[in-house]
Amino acid sequence: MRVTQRDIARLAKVSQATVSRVLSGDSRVEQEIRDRVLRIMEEKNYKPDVRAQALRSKRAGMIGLVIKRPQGGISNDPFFANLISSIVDELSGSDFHLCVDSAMSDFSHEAIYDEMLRTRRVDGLILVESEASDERIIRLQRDHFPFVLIGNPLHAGEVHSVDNDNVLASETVTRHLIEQGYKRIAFLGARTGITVSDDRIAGYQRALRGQQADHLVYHTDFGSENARKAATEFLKQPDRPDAVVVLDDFMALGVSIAARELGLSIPNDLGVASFNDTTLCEAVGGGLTSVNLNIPALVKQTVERLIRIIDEEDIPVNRRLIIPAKLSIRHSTLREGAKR
Amino acid sequence: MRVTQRDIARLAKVSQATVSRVLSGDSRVEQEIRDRVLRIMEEKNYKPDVRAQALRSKRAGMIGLVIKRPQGGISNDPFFANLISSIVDELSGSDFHLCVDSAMSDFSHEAIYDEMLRTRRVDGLILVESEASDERIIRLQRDHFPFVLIGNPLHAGEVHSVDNDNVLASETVTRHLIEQGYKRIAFLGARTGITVSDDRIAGYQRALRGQQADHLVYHTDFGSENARKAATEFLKQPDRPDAVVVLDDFMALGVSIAARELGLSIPNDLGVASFNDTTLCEAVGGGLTSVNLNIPALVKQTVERLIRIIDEEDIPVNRRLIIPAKLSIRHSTLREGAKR
DNA sequence: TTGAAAGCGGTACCAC
DNA sequence: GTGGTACCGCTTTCAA
Repeated sequence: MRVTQRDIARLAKVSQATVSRVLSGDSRVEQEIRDRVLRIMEEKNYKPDVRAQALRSKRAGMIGLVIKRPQGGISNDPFFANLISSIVDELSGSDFHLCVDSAMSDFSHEAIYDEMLRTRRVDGLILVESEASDERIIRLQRDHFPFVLIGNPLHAGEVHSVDNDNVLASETVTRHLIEQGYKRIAFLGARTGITVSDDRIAGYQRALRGQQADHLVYHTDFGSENARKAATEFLKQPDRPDAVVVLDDFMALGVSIAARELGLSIPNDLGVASFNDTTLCEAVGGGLTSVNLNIPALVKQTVERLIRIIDEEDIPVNRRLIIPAKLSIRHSTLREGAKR
Repeated sequence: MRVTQRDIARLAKVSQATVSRVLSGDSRVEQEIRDRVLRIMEEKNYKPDVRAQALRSKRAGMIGLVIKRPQGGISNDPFFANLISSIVDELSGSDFHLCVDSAMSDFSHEAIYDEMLRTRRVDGLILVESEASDERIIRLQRDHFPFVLIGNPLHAGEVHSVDNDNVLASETVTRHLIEQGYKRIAFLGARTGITVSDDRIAGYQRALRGQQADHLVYHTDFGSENARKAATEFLKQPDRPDAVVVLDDFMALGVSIAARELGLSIPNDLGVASFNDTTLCEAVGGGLTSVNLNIPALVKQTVERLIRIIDEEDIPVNRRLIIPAKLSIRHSTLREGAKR
């Protein structure tokens, strides 16, 4: 059987309430008693039962993260590894732990929110919505469940969110391609409705205004393989683009494979730039130019804010936080003989 | 305030015990009453509090995973993303959730085991020990905490473990390099004591027996950057190896960067093969030959076994399970004009 | 300062 | 079949 406070109390010849006080660091406990209790706890290897603590104190000490998988497959995107380990790292200072679940469909996504929050398994949620799924967000709002969104909520203002300025970042990276002398720059994004994709397309278009007549926006699904197929299509065309901004590194990997298969060399025949700046960027070809989103900073803000909300501390008026991104320029966009 | 069983009971004009029975699907409840109770639950959006359930039923519904980070840094290794999402996927069928924590030092590692298990936050642990840390394992054993190790325990037999046959896999990949005509094959591993590294070195040596006089084993720390440095060293030597088996993909990435920096082309000047078969393998150069460990299968077995142990079902006699690995051959070892 | 006792929201046994 | 009730291990009044 487990050691409980009762056991400790009996052995220390004090009441169980006193043991509880010692545990919570109540200053009213006499030093001598405190020492004795602590010694016995140590001796008996006592640790409080978090479930009982949670039940009493209305605090699970858990934060939930639901990752959305592409249908059937497991996400190989190193971006998630980054995100998860950043969160775990950030949490390791606090007294919260991370509970990770996954969902394939939107339906199960919602079910999982329910299971996690309404059953009180977690005290709050970190949402990484690629889609503007107002449905669920509104519901979480209405029920006053603490949550912070990493990304761009359609109806900002109300929702706590931490994000990059994707429009700006995309504009910057597109400008970089223009400066490198690329003349026919395309964008490969996800389907319309995925806010992160929409935002980046907007930035791409802003950069091209007055610079390039055609706006070559292609849509496909997430994942390296989908991107490879899509890229193969548009790279086969006679008036193919000579550079492409890709929604994320994982998709850019697919684009670079397509280029290789078609005998196009990067960066001379095709410039490639993308977002996330994951480990993949060092691996692809001689290096892939990518926008570094500064995940650690992003996660830090997200976690800090979420914990404040959970603790019901007063929250900054500004519910939307923007973390600056930085362009990591590598080989894939450094065209030989480019204008300086 | 939250809706509790008491509230439901009151509204349904039954006892709280009956509500509990309905919830647990007790067949003795009259159909009419069951329907009424269920309807009111639905109406009131009732979900049982998992903390209370856990407290009573001695079951947290949580499995813990502690990932070990290299000092200071965050793991970018896509291998972990794979592992975590596989576990989450596997768990999504069961009624367990995953709690992820991280630890930097061995000390904090142990502290986290304590916090997770002794506080009853989780019902069992998945260990991914790179090191033969008998200390902690023995302790978990002694206290009868349910856990399954992914990897090779030093003192097998007692410990439940799921693993690949790393010796065999390494032998296979080394043989493949020999067949491709490489004459001076090296191994880049981690420091001695990391069982996975030791096993793979053993396999490498077994393959070379009678084939190559020198056994060129180099040791360095995990991570792409450490591997890059180490590889740069030994690739600068006059009698440098013409192929290298690397402990994992992430380190192989470092090796390939080193090769590029030194102007060595892969696979002609240098053959490179590694383990894990992560996304990186498609990205590095024209493709990186790697041993596919079949993580999903490995995780499936691990999770199934762990849950059996937690449920105290009778456990198969054989405590060590070996999942077959498969060599994914790619460009990095396909030497032009190799003997067939 | 310390102890007794009332719950937190469930489960499960026992009696009817 | 159903209700009463003890109890899981802890926190937190309320008295003493």
